[in-house]
Amino acid sequence: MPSTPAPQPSPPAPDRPPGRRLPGGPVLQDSVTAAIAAAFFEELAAAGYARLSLEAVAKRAGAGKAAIYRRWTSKLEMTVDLVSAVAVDASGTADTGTLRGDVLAFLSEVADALCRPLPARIIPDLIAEGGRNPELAAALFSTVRDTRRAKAAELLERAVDRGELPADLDRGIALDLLVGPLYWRLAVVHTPTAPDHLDRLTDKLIAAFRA
Amino acid sequence: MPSTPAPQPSPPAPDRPPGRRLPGGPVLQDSVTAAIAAAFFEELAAAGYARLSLEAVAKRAGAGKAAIYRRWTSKLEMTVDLVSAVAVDASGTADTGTLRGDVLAFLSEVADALCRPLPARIIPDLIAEGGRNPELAAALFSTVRDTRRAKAAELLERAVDRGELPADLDRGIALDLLVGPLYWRLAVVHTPTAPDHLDRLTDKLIAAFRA
DNA sequence: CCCAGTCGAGACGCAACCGTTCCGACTCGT
DNA sequence: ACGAGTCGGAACGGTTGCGTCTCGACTGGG
Repeated sequence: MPSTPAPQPSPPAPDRPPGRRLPGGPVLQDSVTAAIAAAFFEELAAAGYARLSLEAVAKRAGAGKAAIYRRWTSKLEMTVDLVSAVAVDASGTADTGTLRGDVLAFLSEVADALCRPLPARIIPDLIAEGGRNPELAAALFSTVRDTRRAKAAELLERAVDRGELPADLDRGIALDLLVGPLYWRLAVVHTPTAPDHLDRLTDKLIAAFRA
Repeated sequence: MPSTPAPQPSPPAPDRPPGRRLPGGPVLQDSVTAAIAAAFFEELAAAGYARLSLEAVAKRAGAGKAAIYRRWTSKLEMTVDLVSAVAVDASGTADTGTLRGDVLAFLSEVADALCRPLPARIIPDLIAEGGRNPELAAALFSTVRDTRRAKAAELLERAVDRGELPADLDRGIALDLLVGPLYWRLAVVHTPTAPDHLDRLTDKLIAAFRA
């Protein structure tokens, strides 16, 4: 009596790499898990965490809901697991040898992320969600924020060691200056941005650091 | 047959100021509308726009859903109306006569807003929601963002006129520098903040403006 | 070669909201 | 004094998502 008279022969995950799967651990080996992860991020960008429906994730992934519940116990655990996985491997703060080069590289990395459509929607959404979901905030802070903030702090410390910045540099304010203005422009007010914007911003930031 | 055997005598809006009510226009005169508006912001802070339920707003306001639908046609219209109303009257950029005084006053105003619990949750949420709701974004941009950005631009222009900043100041970057670092710290990474933070930040910002 | 485990798919009961509509109580302007 | 309009409250049918459970199909390791 179901409405689908001809349930097609169930296209069987064509090639399955030998990836193991862990309940709760970061997993993205087999094709089903990869499809679920991709669908998760697309749905997260489209609907936001608050409205994210695992039903929609499963449908978009071409998977059953059971395939999701077999891997994660809740939306929160799934989010922390998947977001942390992609956030940690996307941390490549190059050491260019000069403060200006490091700052420019750092800003380019941030700008690149915030210009891609999925992160541009997901990041502000998770930040907002963290304000009302302490468990999510704590998990993402320790896996994402602290990691990236430490990377940026290293950048500053290298400049201090080189003598490019004063030893009594206010690290806290400098970190805010590094990310804040660019995040504000790209993710909050969405102002159009000139090609040499990062260059000009870099000059201003270095002047602020040295003040 | 209703479950409430004694529908209490319906406490009748004790004093009703002669406020008019407009469908779609900014309204907050009579006590029912004020109660709905207050409940709306509390629910918005607690649940976020995406999960905001008008049923919950009505219940929290001690009102019927019909009282809401009689005033606004949709959640979006209600949000734009109420948020714009409180956002425009909260724009008091004082003219202190010096760049440093103006910047400090501006930062204090931002910090004050972002430290109160309701705006601290609502603002990031609406920003994230704007990323996936173009209609909401367009409305809030024109009523809130542009207004406040113009106020900040006046602050900078006064400093240029006074000769405190160069005439070729990059206004766009300066506006990002004004708000970005403080927003980043207070609303995104939630770093603890020293009492003299705004003073120190002001010095850095002015140095950046002049670079 | 077979059996345990996963696969996609979907039905299940349950809960929350939606937007509308009706109700009886009350208030205000005239 | 009366009618128009709003009040809080609750019901309506409809939709969506939850988390669980059951199918038959498929597959890989022993």
